[in-house]
Amino acid sequence: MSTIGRPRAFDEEAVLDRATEVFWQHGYEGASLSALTSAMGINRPSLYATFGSKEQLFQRAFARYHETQVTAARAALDKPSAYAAIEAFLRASADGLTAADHPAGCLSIQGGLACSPENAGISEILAAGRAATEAALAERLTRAVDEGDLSDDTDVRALARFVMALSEGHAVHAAAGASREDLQASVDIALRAVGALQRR
Amino acid sequence: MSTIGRPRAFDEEAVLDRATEVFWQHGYEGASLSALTSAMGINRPSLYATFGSKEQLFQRAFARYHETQVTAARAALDKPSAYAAIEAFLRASADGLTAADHPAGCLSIQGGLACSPENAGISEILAAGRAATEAALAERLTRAVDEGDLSDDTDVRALARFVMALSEGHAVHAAAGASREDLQASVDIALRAVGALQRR
DNA sequence: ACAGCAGTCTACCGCTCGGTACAGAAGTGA
DNA sequence: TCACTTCTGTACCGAGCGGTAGACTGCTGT
Repeated sequence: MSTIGRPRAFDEEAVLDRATEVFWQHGYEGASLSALTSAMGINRPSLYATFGSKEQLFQRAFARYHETQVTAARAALDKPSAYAAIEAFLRASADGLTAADHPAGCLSIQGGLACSPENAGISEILAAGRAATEAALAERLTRAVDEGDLSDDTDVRALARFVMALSEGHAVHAAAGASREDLQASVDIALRAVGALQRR
Repeated sequence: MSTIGRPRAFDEEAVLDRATEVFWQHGYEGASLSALTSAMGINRPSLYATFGSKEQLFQRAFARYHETQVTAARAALDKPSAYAAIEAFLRASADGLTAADHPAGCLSIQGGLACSPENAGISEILAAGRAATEAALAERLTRAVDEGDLSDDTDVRALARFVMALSEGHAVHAAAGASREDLQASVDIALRAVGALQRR
């Protein structure tokens, strides 16, 4: 298929990554179109022709972010035991939240926990993403119960929620400037709880 | 002192509470002046004459919120043992985050984790408030170490951060609709970690 | 009674927001 | 070469933002 007409002067995924960073730092509502286009190095009509609207751009950015995040999380969940899976999840999360190659914290949290009423959909998209991660975690823990790795009376939903909540709290801390070591020390403590469960 | 001139037609603290709820639900930037004045039952000039600006109104709202929150937290920290203090803190936090008489979640989180660059000060104010709570927690735990209630090698800063992070994660969950019972079940798990520390 | 003060109300300010019309530029196919 | 298609750039749109001017209202002190 030949491309007829004037070719694009930018790479779609590259500018999407730049947009993601702006959303990540300032949230959906805090990221103005001027800030976005400036960071992306394109102008408004190009943005609208390529992505449709600010909201659709955000959805693309979040989908991409979540996909890579879930990939990393999936790797953690493949560990052989529930304890190892949770540890890997929390350690990778703490690392990712404080990595130097992107903004601190987590787009799922920074993006728009609270929004003006007309952007309530953004909060819901983010919440759905977090819920999906939590569900994947719960599924892994259910398997651990089935395999006898966790005792039968383990409250799997609560454990998954605990791990997610801690990870989200770490995201809040990371956005406020906490270091990797700060978060990992907190993970150390959390793992005592998980260890206590496993020894049953 | 006599009040000369026309008297106010509203109670300052009452309308401040209404404003707090709007900020709590929609965040600083998501709360428009129209939404605020409508909820407060006053009009713009009255708001500006009384509170100065949107930002000052937010600061008043947050100060009031934080004061009452800290009062509740202080009560938890007065418990005789570190374990009891942490448990009371997390239980009260979970209750408060899901109480029916105000919006779900926590103003310190909902208010504006991410902001547009010109409102970066809001994020900082909120972060400072959370840091103050964490510091109070750390201070209480330091005392517990001094009293032999926690072992000497306890990482007090990490433990305080762990508790705060979990509480903040619960705030995220509460804002997304988690119930009191959901959060308390997560607290149950967290307390195993604290118990493991205390048994040393 | 009435002057003077402080609060209220309507209507507006400049500005930025997300989004777009339209002209020109950069390619393709004949 | 030139019609055709598609992207780029400027300049703009209506709407809503935070904030305010100025007329009006209700109360107090003399």
